[in-house]
Formats: sequence, C-alpha cells, structure tokens
Amino acid sequence: MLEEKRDSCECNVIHEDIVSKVKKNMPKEEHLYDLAELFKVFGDTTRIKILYALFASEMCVCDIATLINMTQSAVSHQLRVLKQARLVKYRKEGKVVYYSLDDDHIKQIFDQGYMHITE
Amino acid sequence: MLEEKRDSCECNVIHEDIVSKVKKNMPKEEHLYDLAELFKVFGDTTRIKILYALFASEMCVCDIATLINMTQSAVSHQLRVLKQARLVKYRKEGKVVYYSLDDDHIKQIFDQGYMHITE
DNA sequence: AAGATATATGAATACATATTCATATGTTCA
DNA sequence: TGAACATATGAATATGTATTCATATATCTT
Repeated sequence: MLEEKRDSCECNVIHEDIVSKVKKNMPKEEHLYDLAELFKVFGDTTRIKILYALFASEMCVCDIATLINMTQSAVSHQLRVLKQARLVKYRKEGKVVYYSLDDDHIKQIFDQGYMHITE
Repeated sequence: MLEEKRDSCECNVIHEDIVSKVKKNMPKEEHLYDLAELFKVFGDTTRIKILYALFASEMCVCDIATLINMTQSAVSHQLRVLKQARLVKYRKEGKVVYYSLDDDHIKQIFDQGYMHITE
C-alpha cells in the first residue's frame, strides 16, 4: 500500500501518522470542490465590482454596466454566472431587470479578504 | 458626457442618481483587483485542499502530496502560488520543507463560504 | 403592428493557468 | 566525494474562461 502512494506523490511519506490524522478531518471531496467553485466566482474583477455595487443598492444591468464601465453584454454574461452561483437574484419591471444580492455571507467573506490584502 | 457612457455600456443610464451614489462608495480599483486576485487563489481545488490540510497541521511537501493524492511537482507549484499570496509560510529542516498557514483570515473566509454552499 | 429599448445569449477569440515531464538545486549520509 | 532523496522550477500542453460581436428575445410606446 505504500507503493501506490509512492506512485501518486513520487516521494516517501515522511509522517504517516500526521497524514492519516489530517485525512480524517478533511471535509468531503465534494464540498471542497464546491468551495473552490464558489471562490472561482469571486476571483474575477468584473464580478467583484458587480457584487460591491450591489452591496450598496439594487441596480439594473444598464446601471451596473455604466458604473463599472463595461459593455452590457459582458455584464449580462457575468450576472448569469453570479445567478448560477446563487449570489444574486433579480426582479423584472417591464423591460428593466433589477439585480440584487441573494446571500448574507458575501459581505463578510469580502471583509475578511479585504483585511488580508490591506494588512 | 452621456455619449461617452453610452459608448462603454451600449445602453442609456436608467438611474443616474443611484449610479453616482454607488460609485462614491466603491473601494479603490486597485483593492478590487487585489481582492479578485486573492479569491482566484482560493478558486482551485488543489489549493483549497492544501489549505484545509494546513488548518490541521504543519506538513511537508511530501505529506501534502500523499494526503491529497497529487504529484510532488503539482503540489510544489501550488505551494508557490500560496506563498506568493502570503497565505502560507515555510521552514526548512534539512532537506525537508515544512509549510504552515500564514494568515488568520483564511479559516473564517472558508467557514463563511462553507455556509453558503451547504445551506 | 412597427420601432425603440433593455437584456440575454451563442459562437469565436484571446488569454490565463493547472498539470505533467524533465531536470535542476540543495541537503544528508555513507 | 558520490549516491539518494526532498523540493523547486522551466517549458509544453491542455483546458478553462472573459470579452466581443452579432443577434435573439421581450417589453414598451406610438
């Protein structure tokens, strides 16, 4: 069984006790994947800007595009990503679509991240 | 001046008052960029796994590679990314390099993110 | 119904990046 | 000094993705 581990990491296990102990406390593979997917959504300047804009106020696509100086199309594509990640919701009023935040954790996540980059 | 805005967003400003008010409260462009860069680091399953492993214990490269079942090379590349983002630090003991967390915010950011994906 | 407007979306392009492979570096030990 | 081992790293490849462009959809107005 050590051999197969060697195949995957190409080195010897130095501390087998630690590895097996840490392994028990790791979250499910599926959750780790989902978490990475969530942060991937935050990992784009355009989407960060959109979310910060929505912290302040509900806005329509056109407002957002103007605010962050991007094309309507680019913003619309990114809003779709945010929507799929359940981070924003929308309501339609005639031909205008208003987007707003749909999650309470975002602000706290951003605040923590902000502390890291500014400290 | 409205014309140039039309050029960039390809639509009319619906609510100019809101846009200008929100604009005032937006963080600096530079900070938004840095924040996106930080979350980009979190937006990868391999790096998420490494960081979760380090929540539990300081580990050497080989331990980490074994634990998450990746090659030593792949792990080493990703540790460099984490190091550049000031998220991990290391100490050398002979030829073995031990990595550990170098930031207090990560755990809280992950906890918040975890709440989002599991709720 | 026709034109104007707000938004959405598919396809193409350009760019970023994760992993692999080969190899380099640095350290220990005999 | 030389072999063995832990880690780092450059280059290549493969894959993902953000923006643009053209166009579709939906709604309002006249």
